[in-house]
Amino acid sequence: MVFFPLAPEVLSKIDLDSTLYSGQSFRWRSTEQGHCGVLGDDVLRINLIGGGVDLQSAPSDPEYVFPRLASYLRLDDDLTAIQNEIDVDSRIHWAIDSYRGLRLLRQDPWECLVAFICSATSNIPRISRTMEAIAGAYGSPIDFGSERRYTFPGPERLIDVSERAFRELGMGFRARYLVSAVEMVHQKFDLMRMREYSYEETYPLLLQFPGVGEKIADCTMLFSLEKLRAFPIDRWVHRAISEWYPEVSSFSYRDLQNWAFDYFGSYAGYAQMYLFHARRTLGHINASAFAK
DNA sequence: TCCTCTCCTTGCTT
DNA sequence: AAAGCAAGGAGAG
Repeated sequence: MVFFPLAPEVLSKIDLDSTLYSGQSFRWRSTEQGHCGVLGDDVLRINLIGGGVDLQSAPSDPEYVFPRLASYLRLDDDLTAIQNEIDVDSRIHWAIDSYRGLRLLRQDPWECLVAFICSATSNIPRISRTMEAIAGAYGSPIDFGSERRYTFPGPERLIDVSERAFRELGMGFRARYLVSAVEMVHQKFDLMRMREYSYEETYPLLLQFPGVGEKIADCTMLFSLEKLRAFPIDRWVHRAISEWYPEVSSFSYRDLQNWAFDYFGSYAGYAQMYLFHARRTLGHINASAFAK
């Protein structure tokens, strides 16, 4: 265990409970010893304490892992500035103010794409279970104290896996989508390179994947490909919009995307996170309650 | 081009 | 306990 100090203004903007378990990432587990997850080839256990973070990791040392964790948590984002930029009305203000430490994550694009292919008409506990099943079946084991976790398998490890085998892991109708995604990424799609592409360039590439429509493309871009203007609209965000922004509630998906970019700006994706989390955890609040 | 409807799996919740 | 619901997408009409 190694302690890494963090500046108070950074620390006050990190809420691991809302960040790690809010439906952007699916392989963190909350234990009595801390938050346990897998980053690349390493298992991590992290605890936020006064003044910084305690980090355990294996097989790599915490000194090597910490910069990766910092990148994963997007500590390079100036969250205060971003929150100020998207804080354009009393409704989003209330959502932001409820979760000042809720952050976007910078995830691995492949794992993120697979997770959101799994997410179609599913729910967070089940997505977690499926992702863990894929890792358990095809990843590499890493022993960490008394527990064993698994790396998430890259496409090269899944290239010979059948649709039937994926179905047996509980993927349902999404199994054939994963078979296609494995082939496409293995053969020609360089997901990591899409980090350098623009939002407009990346969108049509992701839409070529069977089982990936606008929403899942937006999730992949926002959570792993550095497209912070991406504004995924799922049932919860749609609910939040229809209740809190009735003036645009009848817009199509594409029109809502454009509206969100115009309205919230280039960090619209952060606004989406706050709206999603607020609507999901705090429930319906009538727009009149925002009168300030 | 764009909307609407149905189907696709499964497990957790009420 | 049967029905509803869950970070949707594809295809038909």
